[in-house]
Amino acid sequence: MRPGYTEETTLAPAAQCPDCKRINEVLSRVGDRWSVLIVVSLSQYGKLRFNELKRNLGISQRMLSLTLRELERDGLVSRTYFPTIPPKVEYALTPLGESFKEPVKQLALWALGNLSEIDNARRHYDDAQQAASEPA
Amino acid sequence: MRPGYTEETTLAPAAQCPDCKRINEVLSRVGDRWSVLIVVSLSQYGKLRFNELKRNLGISQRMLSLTLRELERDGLVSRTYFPTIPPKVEYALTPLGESFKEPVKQLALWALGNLSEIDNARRHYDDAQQAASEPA
DNA sequence: CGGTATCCGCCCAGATACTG
DNA sequence: CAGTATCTGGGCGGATACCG
Repeated sequence: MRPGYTEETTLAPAAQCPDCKRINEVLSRVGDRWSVLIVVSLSQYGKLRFNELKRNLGISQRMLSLTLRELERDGLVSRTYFPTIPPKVEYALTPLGESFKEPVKQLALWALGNLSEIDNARRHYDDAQQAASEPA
Repeated sequence: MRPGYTEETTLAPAAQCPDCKRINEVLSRVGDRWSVLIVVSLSQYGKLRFNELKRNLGISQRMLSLTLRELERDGLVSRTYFPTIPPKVEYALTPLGESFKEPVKQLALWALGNLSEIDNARRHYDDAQQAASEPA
């Protein structure tokens, strides 16, 4: 569970079905913007150095550092440090990270295959809203 | 970085690979905490009323309203209003929403199947950190 | 019941500066 | 190169109050 998660205030924990809770748990962890992009990048390139990731993703140093640490902590990404001068660090997917590629790929394929339909639905919705607010 | 690329302080859009950008786009939209839980709930129960969703998910009225509107706008969820007294509104998945169930299910299965491994990795990582900071 | 409007705290994430 | 530390504000999301 990431820091931002609201650990119940006055509301019920998260969901009646325990599965929903756990699904949400893992999605909160690995489903955020940068985690997915990092996994996708690493799955494409195999190994990447810190600044290679930074350049590829257009991510700030801070978020890259934080997200990589979290991914390493969760066992999805491995970190290999070479004490050369200058230093060199390589990030790669662990077997667990590799196993995550497939579900992500499914999601990505769905996304790519349905984005246009989503865009259409959105235009349609916006037009309807527009028409409703401009009855003149 | 391409030669002509201006070293602007604001970051590059999101990613060098256009696919990453779109993947991120759709994940930003439907990958958030509440959207996924709503889709999962609707896929389990078929149709749900506003307050049924609210109770099931432990979501605030505001976020439920906002998220449902966004899902409806994106064509994933249908909204049916019954002008009875008291009013009644039913939410359900559209065909597009139904098609989203499968990728989500894959992700959920991966999550459920690997959560314990993630927890193990995390404990291992935390222990190592603890040992490193307590050399006494 | 099914929302909308408003206020507000708190976290996320970018910018910047500094270190090994 | 590969980070860490600190500041800051913008936005997400909960609480509350109020309408149809």
